[in-house]
Amino acid sequence: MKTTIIVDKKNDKKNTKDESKSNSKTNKKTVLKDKKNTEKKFVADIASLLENTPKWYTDTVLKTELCDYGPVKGTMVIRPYGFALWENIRNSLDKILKSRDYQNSYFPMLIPSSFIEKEKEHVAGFAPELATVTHVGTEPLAEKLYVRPTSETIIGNMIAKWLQSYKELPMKLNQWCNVIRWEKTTRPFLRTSEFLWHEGHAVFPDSKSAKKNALDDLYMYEKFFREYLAIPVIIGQKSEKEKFAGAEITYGVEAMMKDGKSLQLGTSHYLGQKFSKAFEIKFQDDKKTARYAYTTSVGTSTRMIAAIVMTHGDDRGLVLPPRVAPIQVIIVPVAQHKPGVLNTANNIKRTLLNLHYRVDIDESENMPGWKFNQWEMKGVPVRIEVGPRDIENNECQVFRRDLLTKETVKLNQIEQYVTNLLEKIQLTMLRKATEVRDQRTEEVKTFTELCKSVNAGNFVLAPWCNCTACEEAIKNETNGVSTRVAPFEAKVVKGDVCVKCGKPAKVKTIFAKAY
RNA sequence: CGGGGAUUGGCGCAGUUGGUAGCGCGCUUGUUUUGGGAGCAAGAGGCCGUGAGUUCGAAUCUCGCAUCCCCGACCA
Repeated sequence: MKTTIIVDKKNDKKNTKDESKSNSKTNKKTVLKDKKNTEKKFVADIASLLENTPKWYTDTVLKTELCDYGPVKGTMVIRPYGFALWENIRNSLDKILKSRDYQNSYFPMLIPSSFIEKEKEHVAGFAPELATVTHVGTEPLAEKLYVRPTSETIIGNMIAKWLQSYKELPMKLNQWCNVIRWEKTTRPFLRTSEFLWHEGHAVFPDSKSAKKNALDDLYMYEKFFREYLAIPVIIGQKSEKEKFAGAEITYGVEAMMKDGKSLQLGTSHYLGQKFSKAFEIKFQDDKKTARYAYTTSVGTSTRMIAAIVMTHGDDRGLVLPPRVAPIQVIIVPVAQHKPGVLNTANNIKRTLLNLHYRVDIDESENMPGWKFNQWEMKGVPVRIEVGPRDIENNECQVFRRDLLTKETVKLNQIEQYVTNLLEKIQLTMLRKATEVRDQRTEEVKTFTELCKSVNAGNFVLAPWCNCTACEEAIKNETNGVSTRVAPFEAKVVKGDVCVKCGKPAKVKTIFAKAY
């Protein structure tokens, strides 16, 4: 696309000097020819990642059939390939949540408006983006209903009804569901009006154990993103301005996308007694005293898919981490009508299926080269090519998506080779992403340095006075740079002053532009 | 919500001063092919985003609306 525009410009210039109709017609023909040639260079037929990241992103998620637009503004259809990816992510995280004693359950999507309005900060934060049900048929409802933007209120309401004794604590519930937040700017997976997520809600008898749970959930995310999605994240505390509406403390998980922008991948909140007081979540302690409980909540969404796309992707399209890839190994038969080719391909498939890998054979009538490009665009970690020449030598060609390299492997060694390779790819992807993040994270002392570094596409760690005024001033003067998280390990030392106001610094925080 | 751009077979696009639509890719059938996007031959496929208006006549002109993209504002 990009090159087409350039070609057009060239021809426009020519045309202004020589405007005869016949010339413009011949030029149009050459434009078409040029277009065909240049588009072949963009193997996956998508925009260049570095030149135009936003266009690259939407091209990629649409062309790889992860999703499509829904008919209503801001909505998205998750297509089978995208949903298979989501299911793998969800199933892995679900096991981890269960190992942390979260029990799955399901609460209604419709929430009485009075519930949301019970917690002042909560309603103030969410009101502008609530979808509201006011009628059934033509009859107005006595009380309008909100489509859940999150479920603290309705779960709080129900737990208040169930909870009696301290012996029932901690109580930890999780649900996988959809929520609606009517955002003004939307992009597939990154921010959609409706999205899928999990939300964990936990209740504790005291502040200390609730705070510990909020932190443990945060570390759980850090480990999950690192080990399963190969995404190195930065964890820490959110500022007052950025914290969840109704939370005492919000911890966040931030990941660096390929263009240097930050993506909030999940949050864990210590809610203190705000919701327990709003919803009368009380229990009787061992001294027969009724006490308000302390609660936490934690959530992450289909945005994880956006993070995978923009952390690992390249100009050929997706690069999916083996642990969650819908297809881990794609087998491409070459000259598949020749005797023995499909047999060998099927033998390889069976061997790998026995090891419980997700493996498929592309038996379509397309040319091998077309299949190579297709599966590279779709981000399949490993491709095995097998043709008559290989069969003669009892071998096959194994291609790895992350490094774009190909090796010859003996057929009888394929199990071991693929097992090792999938593990290697997972680790290499994490290592590469970590290197990028570390290279592009810079510590600065002054506002000038901060601006320069952020504009170069970096995460910037800077000392800050922790006041909202400075935070907003920085945002206004820098075209949208915001605080992301204050990493726990970044300690303020004596003499550190706020990058904005010069007063003594209270925290060191990551500043970046965010999605 | 403000500014700009877009919407024409599945996809990408062309369509001149208004006269009822074309191209490339893809698709179907046949055939030869198959180691980095195959060739030939014959076909199918369009309420020109949507609703009004102007006109003898609208893909084309005017206005509204919807959706998408970019930049802001807003935003766990």
